[in-house]
Amino acid sequence: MTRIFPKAYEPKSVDEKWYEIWQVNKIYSASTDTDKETYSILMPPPNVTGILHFGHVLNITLQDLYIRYKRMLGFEVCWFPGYDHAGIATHAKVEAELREEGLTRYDIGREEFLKRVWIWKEKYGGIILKQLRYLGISCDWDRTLFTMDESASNAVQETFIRLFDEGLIYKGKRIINWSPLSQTAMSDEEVEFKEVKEHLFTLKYYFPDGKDYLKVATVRPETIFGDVAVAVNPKDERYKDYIGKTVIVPIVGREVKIIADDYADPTFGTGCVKITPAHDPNDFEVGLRHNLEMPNTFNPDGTLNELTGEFNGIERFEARKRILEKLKEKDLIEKIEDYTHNIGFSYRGKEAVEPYLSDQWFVKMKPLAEDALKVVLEGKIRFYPNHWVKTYEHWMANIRDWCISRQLWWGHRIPVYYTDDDRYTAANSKEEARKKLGLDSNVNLRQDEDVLDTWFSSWLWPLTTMKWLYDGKTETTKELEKFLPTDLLVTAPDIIFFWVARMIMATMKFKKEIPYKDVYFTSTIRDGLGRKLSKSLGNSPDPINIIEKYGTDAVRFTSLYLSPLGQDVKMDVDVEHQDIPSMEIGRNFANKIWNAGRFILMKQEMVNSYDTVEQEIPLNPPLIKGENKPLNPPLTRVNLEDNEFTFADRWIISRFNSTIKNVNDALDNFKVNDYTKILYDFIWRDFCDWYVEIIKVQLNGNSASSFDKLRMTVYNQALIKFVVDLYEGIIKLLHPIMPFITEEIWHLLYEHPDEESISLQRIPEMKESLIDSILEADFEFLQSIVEEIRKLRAVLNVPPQQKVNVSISAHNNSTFDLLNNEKSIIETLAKCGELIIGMNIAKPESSIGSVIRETEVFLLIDESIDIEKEKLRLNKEIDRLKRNIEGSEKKLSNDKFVNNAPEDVVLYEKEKLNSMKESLKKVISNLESIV
RNA sequence: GGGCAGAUAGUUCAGCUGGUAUAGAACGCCUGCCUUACAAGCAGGAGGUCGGGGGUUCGACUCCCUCUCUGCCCA
Repeated sequence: MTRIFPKAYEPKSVDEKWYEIWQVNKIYSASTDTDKETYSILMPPPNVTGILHFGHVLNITLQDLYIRYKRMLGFEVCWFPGYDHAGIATHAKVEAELREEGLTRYDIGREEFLKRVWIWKEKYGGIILKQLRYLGISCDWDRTLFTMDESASNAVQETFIRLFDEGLIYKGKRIINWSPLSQTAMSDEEVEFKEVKEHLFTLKYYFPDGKDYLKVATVRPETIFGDVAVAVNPKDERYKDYIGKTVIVPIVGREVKIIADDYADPTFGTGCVKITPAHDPNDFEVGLRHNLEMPNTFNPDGTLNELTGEFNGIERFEARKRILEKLKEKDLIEKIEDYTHNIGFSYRGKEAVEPYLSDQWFVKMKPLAEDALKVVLEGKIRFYPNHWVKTYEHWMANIRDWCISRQLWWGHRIPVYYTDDDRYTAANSKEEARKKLGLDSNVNLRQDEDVLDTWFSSWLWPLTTMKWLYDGKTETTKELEKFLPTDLLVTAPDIIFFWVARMIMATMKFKKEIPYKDVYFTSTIRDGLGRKLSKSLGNSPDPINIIEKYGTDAVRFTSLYLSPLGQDVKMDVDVEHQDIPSMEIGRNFANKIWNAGRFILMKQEMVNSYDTVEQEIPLNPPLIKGENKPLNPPLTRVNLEDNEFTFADRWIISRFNSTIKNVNDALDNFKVNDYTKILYDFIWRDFCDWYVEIIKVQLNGNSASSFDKLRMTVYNQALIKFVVDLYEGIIKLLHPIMPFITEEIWHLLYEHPDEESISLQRIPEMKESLIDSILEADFEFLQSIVEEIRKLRAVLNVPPQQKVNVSISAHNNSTFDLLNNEKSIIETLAKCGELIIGMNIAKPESSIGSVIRETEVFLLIDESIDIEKEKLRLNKEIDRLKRNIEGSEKKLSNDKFVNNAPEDVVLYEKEKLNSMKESLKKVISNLESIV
């Protein structure tokens, strides 16, 4: 063979070769100067510290699938890549580096620290963007955006100022989620609740007279220094008389009031709850209602502060232990119970979050949420699966303000400037701030120390990727005109609030436009035990290793093949060997496709190397136009004539068009997993198992007697051309999900130059007129005849190679014609010796038979039949038919059925009954003949 | 506590605007084959009272109610 076509598909070199070529030729660059209809996707920006995991594989593959599919449909396609600066995570990385040198960020100062972050970013950041290339993705890399890029930063700053001026951003004292480890605030969405086993302590709060005490239950005795009241429910009869009196906080010795508030739950604990406004969000609300003091008794690092006396400087959990000891010592504990409840942990998966009272910046969300909710409820933005709409609605309807300040250095610094007496405004510069505040140019201002939440830059992603406000001013760009709204967002459901909802708000607010039309929420990938794949669990192999092992296409294909819409994906993982065995599905499939191509090309070369031109052109000139050159290789000159298409050819054409139709439907409805299954089944079962096998018959010219050699050759060449073209159509359909193998094969088929790509070709168009369901049903009947013969062979233990004589008795003319015309197919695929097809053939001596919808198949055998076994087989079939006949008769004798059911259902039932009765007669007579 | 999703073969899932001779597939399992595209393959086979109960209907895996269990989200 002139072309390299190893027996087994070897993905590695193919993957590397083509990604390089695609990149060099920049074939995936999008143009804004185009008249074509556009299609665009925003890549959810991975975190700059991130590395590739299986969530990305699924997510990115999905996006690439749609991008490639739409590109092949003729759209001008743009896929915007990028990554975000991940405030807390990056901070943690650089601070860890500093710690190794024995330094903290405060030792080196803000400026120096930021330099270190950028150095770190250049060195290690964005590894994931390189890893994504392994997946073969066709985004426009030239448009990669980093959230800390100047253009994005300008937009972030301007956005803040606009919202501030509008009064939508404000500063306030609130209980926020505080991360003692990174010493910064976190938004509500960054907190994950987990169930924790702790204890519920009932403490004794003595009345001032020292005689009796109130029993107050708490999980957090370390916060008693912040106690400013004890609350009881106003309806709680037990405590009615105590309201307004005072008790002494244990150890602390402070006298606090007993107040009445609905927050106190009479059924929980003793019904008395201590109120610590600075350390609990609910208590904070109570404090506001009752105008209580709010002493903060913690330091930002999670240790207790000077208000706690001897516990000053002790870490919160250690302090709890010591305080309990002291309480025990003084006999101030009534009882200790086991208690399981949910407490918040930092999203980044580490420490328990501390509710903490502090000054933070907030965005008022209610005004933004209205429009954002409306566009989803009205279906302008559609969610897949749809049930996420409810979750979204619930969140939007109960939305709370967004805490956007972070006590970090890495990020977009809050553009707010303060005077010495704490007047402030948001501005692009000190001068602008002075102007806004009406100050002289010599007045000293200082900028807010804090930075913005990373999501405050990602919520602008639909705009900043398209260069909105890149200079702080420009409202409209070509990108925005062409590509906003984008068409699809593919993301994980766990960031529906963090990101999806906020992007909708921002885009509606600033552009009066939706950011995207469809949102696809991906499945969560879990291991065989149903656990999420995660680094901390150690149950997640590195996708790169899996790709190296099985090939990119196999990993892409399998990931989607196993991912039903809206459900989690379970995969057995073997971390030790860095393996996911189910990837074999994709690898084997790739190999199957490869070998089908290998076979077709082998046949093509064989057929085209026949010497046809030396011969005289016969009288009835065949289908060659008078070229005088050998046909070797690659293409034949001739197409099949209309009358040369066989039954099988027309069947595969019909199946092919049905497949295109199904593929389009599946993708239009985001049933991605159907898309992979449709192609898998069509290629493996219809194309390889049946059609390619039949091709062998057709090329072989079993019926060659009617052709002379030349005509046969010409026919073969035309047929193989038809098959090659069909196969090309198939790999085009497959290209969006398996880009590499299809590119490789496409070049092998037609020897296109490297810079041409299958990904820039048109995907085959469906022709409804070529779909013939009657023909498909007839073909299925033919298949069932072949399968029946194979079954009978198996019953008789006939060795696979051995040919067997077969008689088929068709039950009517059309069936006879069908089977008789396709005799050679039956002969070959069922390995028949002599095959007789007739009507009303009596069961031959020494044969066994089966009835398929009234048509009888007999296998002729030399040896004697195992009578008992055969009786068993036939009786089983008789039972089955009788059972069905009985059911059918019962149905038809029911007047209600006959009167109520649709006519065609009744008619079908009647025909079925008759046919089953005929079949039964035949099987019974077969049985009688052997008894 | 509230909401959402789900329960179909050993496993993972299709099928569910109610009707089509035996509820499909893949993987796994069993049997036989290295049949020159493919053993990463081919042919054949076993395996399911569709979570329990009730209801609607001529007819329910499919619709309704209820219970049990599982997962996720929110408080």
